[in-house]
Amino acid sequence: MQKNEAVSVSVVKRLPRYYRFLGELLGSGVTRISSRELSERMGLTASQIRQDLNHFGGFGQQGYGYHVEALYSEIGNILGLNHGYKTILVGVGNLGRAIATHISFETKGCRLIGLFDSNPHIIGEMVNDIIISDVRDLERFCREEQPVIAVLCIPKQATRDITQKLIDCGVRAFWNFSHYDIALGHPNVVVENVHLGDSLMTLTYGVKNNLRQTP
Amino acid sequence: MQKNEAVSVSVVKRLPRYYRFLGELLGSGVTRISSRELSERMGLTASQIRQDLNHFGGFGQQGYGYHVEALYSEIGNILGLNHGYKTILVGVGNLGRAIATHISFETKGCRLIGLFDSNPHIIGEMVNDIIISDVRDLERFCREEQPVIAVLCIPKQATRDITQKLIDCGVRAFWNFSHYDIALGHPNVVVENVHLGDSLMTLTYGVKNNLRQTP
DNA sequence: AATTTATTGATAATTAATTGACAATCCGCA
DNA sequence: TGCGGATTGTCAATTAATTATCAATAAATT
Repeated sequence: MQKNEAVSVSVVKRLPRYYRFLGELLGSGVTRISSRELSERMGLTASQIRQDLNHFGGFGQQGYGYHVEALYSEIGNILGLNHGYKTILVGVGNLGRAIATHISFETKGCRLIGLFDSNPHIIGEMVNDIIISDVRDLERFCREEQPVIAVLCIPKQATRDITQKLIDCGVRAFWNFSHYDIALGHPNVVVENVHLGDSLMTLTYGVKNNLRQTP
Repeated sequence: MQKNEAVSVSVVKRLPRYYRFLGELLGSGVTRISSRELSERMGLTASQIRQDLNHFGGFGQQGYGYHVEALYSEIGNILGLNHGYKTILVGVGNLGRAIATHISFETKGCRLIGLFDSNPHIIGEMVNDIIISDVRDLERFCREEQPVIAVLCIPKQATRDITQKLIDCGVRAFWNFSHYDIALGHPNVVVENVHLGDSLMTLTYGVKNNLRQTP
């Protein structure tokens, strides 16, 4: 790491996308790439790519470009994808179930170790090799297993309470799909709010106004 | 609408969040609110809220603030939530099914009118009152029904082809959940890429570096 | 009705993000 | 081994986004 100023959110949000594109290049046998060529593929400027990467270190070489495999692995490390953070998911409804089965937690630095719901009809069921536990066991489980990340796929009304409970048990990060912004009041916690509804409304605005969105 | 300069993406992306908060206020019986109070609830500056809203019109009144119901409805109109754009969903796997059942399309300006998949085991099944059709009927359906928006919950490899097909049939907007960036090459199309994997990696980065993310 | 208070809308100032430019330097080749 | 072409890393310039300020004005109060 080169500079120790805080890296801006805008830069961090682009890292996964770099990682994804580099992964594809790697898969198709490309071993080196210049910032210019990558910029064309990704729809960015070459300058931005070089600027972004140099927040973390000088990974390229003049006259050559970037070694795809090395850069891919560097970005993976920067993102922390090798950590396997213990992760639980609360709320195994339609969406929770889909997240549990569809997302590759392992390749994103997470390890899914527990599923929780309040619905007695599904407690005990297996989803993706993990048994659905009663949400009443949530706190005991957390004190024993000390998960770091919680995925919340629960109704809006339940979110505040569950969040507070989990924080009290030591959970430090939330991937929140509920219609509620986890935010203020919980300063020492990492939150990524995924508001699918907001995303769809943005699309609707785009349709109405004939715009193109940026990724 | 006051100014006719293009409104920036940053502003548009905040509109759904305003809409959500105003909806909650409305639900809890609040009839008026000042930019300052709303800013405190939302974790923004009052200045930003006033600035954002004034891109679309002067909805407030000096010495009073904003009438919650009126502003809620204004933002709904700005977003186009009353249009009921015809929408189809392609790929009724775990995630597609969850989206189809979990998202309230109606309240986001969309009307879900078709589900498509290639898996013969699920074709014919009903999901949320809509029958799953064979993806081979996709083009005929689109020429007949002229959907405007397509939700894509399909594998990466299939995305490019399906997208092109749909564009050829007149689909103008994509809500894309596949691991692929619909973007370049399709300039006259509105795209909202939802990369859940990217979002989780961003969270992992936050955990590793003990950051707080912004919404 | 006049006065005070609150709060907007608009503009200016500031800060942040992106893009451009170029010297430094590394690769590839003769 | 030295030379030419390519491409980085860095810094400066530019553009975009956010925040602060304040006159204008409407509501509330006296």
